[in-house]
Amino acid sequence: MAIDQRQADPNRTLELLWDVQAAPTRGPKPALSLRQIVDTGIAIADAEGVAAVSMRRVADELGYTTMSLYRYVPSKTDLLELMVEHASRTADPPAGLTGWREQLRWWANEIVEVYRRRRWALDVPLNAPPMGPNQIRRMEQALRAMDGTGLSGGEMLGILVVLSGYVRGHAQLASTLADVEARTGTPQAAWDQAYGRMLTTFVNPAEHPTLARIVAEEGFEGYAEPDDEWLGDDFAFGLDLVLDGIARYIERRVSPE
Amino acid sequence: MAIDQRQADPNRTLELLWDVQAAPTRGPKPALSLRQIVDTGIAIADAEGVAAVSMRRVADELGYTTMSLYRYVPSKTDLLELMVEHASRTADPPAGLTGWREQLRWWANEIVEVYRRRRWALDVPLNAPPMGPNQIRRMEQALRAMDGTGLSGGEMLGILVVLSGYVRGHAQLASTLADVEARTGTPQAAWDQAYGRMLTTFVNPAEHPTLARIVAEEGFEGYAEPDDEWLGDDFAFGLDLVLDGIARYIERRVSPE
DNA sequence: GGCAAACTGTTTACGTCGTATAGCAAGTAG
DNA sequence: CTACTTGCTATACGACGTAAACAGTTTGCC
Repeated sequence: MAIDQRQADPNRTLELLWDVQAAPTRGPKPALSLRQIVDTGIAIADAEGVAAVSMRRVADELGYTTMSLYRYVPSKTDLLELMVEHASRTADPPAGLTGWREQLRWWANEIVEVYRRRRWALDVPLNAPPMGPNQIRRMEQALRAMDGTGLSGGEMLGILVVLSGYVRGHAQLASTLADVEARTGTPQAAWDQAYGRMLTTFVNPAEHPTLARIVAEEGFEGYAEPDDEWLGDDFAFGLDLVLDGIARYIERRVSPE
Repeated sequence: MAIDQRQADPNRTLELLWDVQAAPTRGPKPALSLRQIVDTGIAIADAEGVAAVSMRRVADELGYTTMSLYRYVPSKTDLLELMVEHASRTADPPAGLTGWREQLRWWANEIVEVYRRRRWALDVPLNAPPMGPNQIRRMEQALRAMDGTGLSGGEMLGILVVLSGYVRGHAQLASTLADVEARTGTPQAAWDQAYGRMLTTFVNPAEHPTLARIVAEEGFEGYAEPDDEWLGDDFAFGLDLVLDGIARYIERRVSPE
């Protein structure tokens, strides 16, 4: 589970995330900065995926040697965490969104979009509670969307947890399907065919009566949705379900019978 | 992104997942089996986390040398995938569940429970579409729960995607928080304190008006929920929201106005 | 102004990892 | 019986994260 077996220092993590380290008063002037290192890591991940990000690689790209990075970041794990934090900033909500529902829809769509652009972030294990500036910013955006619904702070935080879970879970599934070629080195069509073969060979009416019926009725031959590789329709559908559920909760909460 | 840079073979993956390899007709009798290798990997992961699973380690545990494993499994990536597949079998639904809602609730809870017991599975990247027997079994369970609601196959599959996303996303957040000590080597109390420090130091009414108000009103000093480390209350709350949304969809679908 | 302390970057090294490949032995098809 | 297939071992390689020592740079303090 833990990738880094040494002890992380939560205070150091906070300093790094919020960029509040005291500047040194002695010694040579640093030629690098933490931000440069993180940005370089992000650039490599954007171009080649997170597996291409090694300390050597980042150092090479910056024109320094590997161990110099450790002057700025305690470990690779910390670097990955900082990369995810910096790479996942959400935009400001557009003006004109009316009501909690539109705002939360925008918020969820924005985050899924961030993940779609930076899907490598989904492969970085989450090791510690989300407490970086962009993560807190996101929290605030969602909470602000619900401000005025009459819900308590605890209830709003609960809804935030639900939406966050749904958004991230969906993004992961979407990435798995959309990026299968990059992940496995095999064409997506081959996976689609294999899925179809699985359906015809292994799905049977005895063990899978409902699925077998659906497959037969709807003529599924694979899983791919060529015009919707990031499962946007599924996401929108699911988001509406969740928002409907929230609507119902709010109704019941502010107008109990 | 891709961990294994060679080409995966979807047909081979299917064979391995469904255990339908032709038995060899020549050569020495194998002393090992794929199932033994997978089970050993699972045992190591259960005891020490997935990072402890290396080909060497698995081979050592079995009393063989590392390279012999490659007679049975093409790569470590395949081994991890097989481990996740075998480790995440859901139970049979209990008798007496009435209605789609109770069945889907049970289903969702069962999967979260599987993740709670085998939380290392959340750290294994998903590289290919879910098509193993236990994954298909889960699909069938959810679809069967909705059979008879009047929804189309496509709609039911859509709901399956939503629930899957939510369940997995939530499990990941829960694991992040519950396992912070194991993941970082630092006591959870230290992270809780750091979170509290973050709230007091960096959350401010100018940039985070809603969050700052909530924190002030409700006296949050950290994030931990000591009696609910796996966020079961949040999960149940969110699941109800989603189920409410599904209920509404079903109503509208089978009784449109 | 000089010295000590703190800091930056480099070099070297280590242990661990996944996996390629060659070699030998076991067992079967023809 | 021979050739082929298959199972396992041994050896090796490249890659990785990171520890620790070293040399040079810069500042605080006396």
